[in-house]
Amino acid sequence: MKLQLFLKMLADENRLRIINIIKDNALCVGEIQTILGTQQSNTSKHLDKLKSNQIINYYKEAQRVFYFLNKDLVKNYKFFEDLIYTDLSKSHYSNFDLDRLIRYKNSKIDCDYLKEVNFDFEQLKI
Amino acid sequence: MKLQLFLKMLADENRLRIINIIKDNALCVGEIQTILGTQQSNTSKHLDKLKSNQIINYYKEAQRVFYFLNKDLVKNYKFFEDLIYTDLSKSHYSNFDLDRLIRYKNSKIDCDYLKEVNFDFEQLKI
DNA sequence: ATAATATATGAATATATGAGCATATAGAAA
DNA sequence: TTTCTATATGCTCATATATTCATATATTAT
Repeated sequence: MKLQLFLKMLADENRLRIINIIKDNALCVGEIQTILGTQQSNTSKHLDKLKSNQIINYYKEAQRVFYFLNKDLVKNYKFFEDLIYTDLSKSHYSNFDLDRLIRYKNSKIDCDYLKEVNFDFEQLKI
Repeated sequence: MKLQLFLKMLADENRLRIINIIKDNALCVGEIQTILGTQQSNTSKHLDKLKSNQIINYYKEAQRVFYFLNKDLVKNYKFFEDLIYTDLSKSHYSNFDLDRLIRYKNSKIDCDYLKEVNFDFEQLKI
């Protein structure tokens, strides 16, 4: 992939937010939507772009699709590790999203029960 | 400046090429055009974008405008140094442009005499 | 089989972006 | 002053992009 294209893929708020929350763990599409509060088709399309450009990979479990970061990029692009682990943390949504990710993880709910329990961060006591 | 906007400014081939050749020295607009082989108004507009977002700064000498990289970005964005000094060098135009930059510098021609001598890399013996 | 659910995709729209051309501006030289 | 030169800017076109809505697909559950 060309550096310019890689940067273009990174130069979008929704995609940066996705990368931020899946950089250390795989999440299914529903979890990504729930944590970011973004729309289904919009989320899906950004995931598709990231996937098409091999920035993220995925595996399937039943109808669920779990996405995770392609760690080869960290090896191949020196700047990328600093970007996602240092600079990204200073960006607008980072704390908000990572906080939600942690609270979600602590809730012990997983992708299978996400819709069933009608998960809502506002009602989360944690 | 927002990280997303910074990345967007970097996610363009012409702007990456500009940054690459002015990262260690200031160049006037005419020199940038000559080395990259890009059009006047196009070059000027990309410079304007980079300038408006404080990615580059400038100083004037008579009608000439010299642009140079805003080094504060290297301090403020950890990823940026790796990007411009490591990853960028692997990109398509980098060798071509940096080679031209060196040949231009060796020619001892400067911005003042650039148009006067009708500078042409093809005729350069160096 | 049908119904329900998770995800993907097509179509429509709005907006952004880059490129090229022509022209404007500002400063220098004559 | 007029002329020349370096750079910037306005206009237009073509293309790219993100977003939303509606629908399609695939898998599971009944």
